[in-house]
Amino acid sequence: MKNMTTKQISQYLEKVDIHAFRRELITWFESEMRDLPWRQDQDPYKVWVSEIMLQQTKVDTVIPYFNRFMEQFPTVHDLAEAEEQQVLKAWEGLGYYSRARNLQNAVQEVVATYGGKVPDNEEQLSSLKGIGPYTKGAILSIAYNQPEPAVDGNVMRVLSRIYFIEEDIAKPKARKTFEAILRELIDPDNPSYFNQGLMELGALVCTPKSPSCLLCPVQAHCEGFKLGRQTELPIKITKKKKNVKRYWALVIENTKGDVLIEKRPDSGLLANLWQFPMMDLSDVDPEFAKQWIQQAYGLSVTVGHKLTDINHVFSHLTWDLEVIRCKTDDSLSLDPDDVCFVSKTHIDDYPFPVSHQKIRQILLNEQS
DNA sequence: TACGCGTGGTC
DNA sequence: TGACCAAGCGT
Repeated sequence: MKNMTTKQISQYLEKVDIHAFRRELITWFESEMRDLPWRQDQDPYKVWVSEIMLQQTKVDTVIPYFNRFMEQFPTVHDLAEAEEQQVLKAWEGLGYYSRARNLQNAVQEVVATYGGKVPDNEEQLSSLKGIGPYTKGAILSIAYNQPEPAVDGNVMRVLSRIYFIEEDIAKPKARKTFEAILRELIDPDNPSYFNQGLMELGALVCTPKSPSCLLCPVQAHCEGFKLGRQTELPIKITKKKKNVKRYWALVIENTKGDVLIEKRPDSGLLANLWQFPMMDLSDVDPEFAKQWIQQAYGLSVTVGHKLTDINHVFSHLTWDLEVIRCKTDDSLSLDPDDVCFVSKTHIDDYPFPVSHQKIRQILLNEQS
């Protein structure tokens, strides 16, 4: 209920030799840092794109996406001018797709308002879609070498162990505590390597389970290790079990062998991605599927057999899909920007969520 | 503040 | 195998 006081911050800070900590962390980072594509230079655009992709996403997953993205959109101008569908296609499979749409929106803002130069100050960066406190600090410190904190999950884990901080890091206000500490602890001579070093340490050594304390360059400064209680930290209270939603996913094939796909709504889950029609089984009894399809798409169909079951787990819910094959002799009279029949040779041009990629793959396998 | 928002790897 | 986890942000 009350904020961390200056005095409490001071009590944490007294626990470590700040100058030794900085030196040992940065020396370790210089010798151990991974050779990653976004570390080739300090291009603020590359730093920005990499930080967005890395949100809640592992380095190994990001690398191929980052490389393809930079080939396709080498500068802010290329990304600003691209079709949104093209950007989503480049993001396909990476998840959290609003990151891609917000990134493009922000890049367009940078081109329109700042002449294509990525801002180097808090106010302007913060106003851009998709740039929150962490990403702002990461860009300022890594691209512009400014002494700004960049508090992510790694940093909270590492510092909670170093200082034995028992705050619940799941709570938004915990970030403030770590930022306050970092404003004192960050190395003003090399904020870039300091911040990256802290994150790299969290990724390689000070890992969530079984951290490699014996290899840790700052073990001597770690309260958690001294107490033998490093694995108790950080404290992170989660809960909330997932809902399960059941659907029929419809593979509706016309006489040409093309299949019906539709664009999802422009907000919410998987916004603006494409999918096979989804019939919500909590709304529609399978017995009335034919009528529902007629109503929704204006198509008269024969309902065929089940192709497969797909169980897809999201961060916050689960989909149970029954994939049902249908046939129709009708053609479509709806807006082709939202729903269309597509040939199996062109279906791959559309961005699909992973759950529906599985259906797409089944159809493509049938082809060959 | 709490929750919605993806995916793949790990144990 | 299901729960947990990973370089967060928008609302």
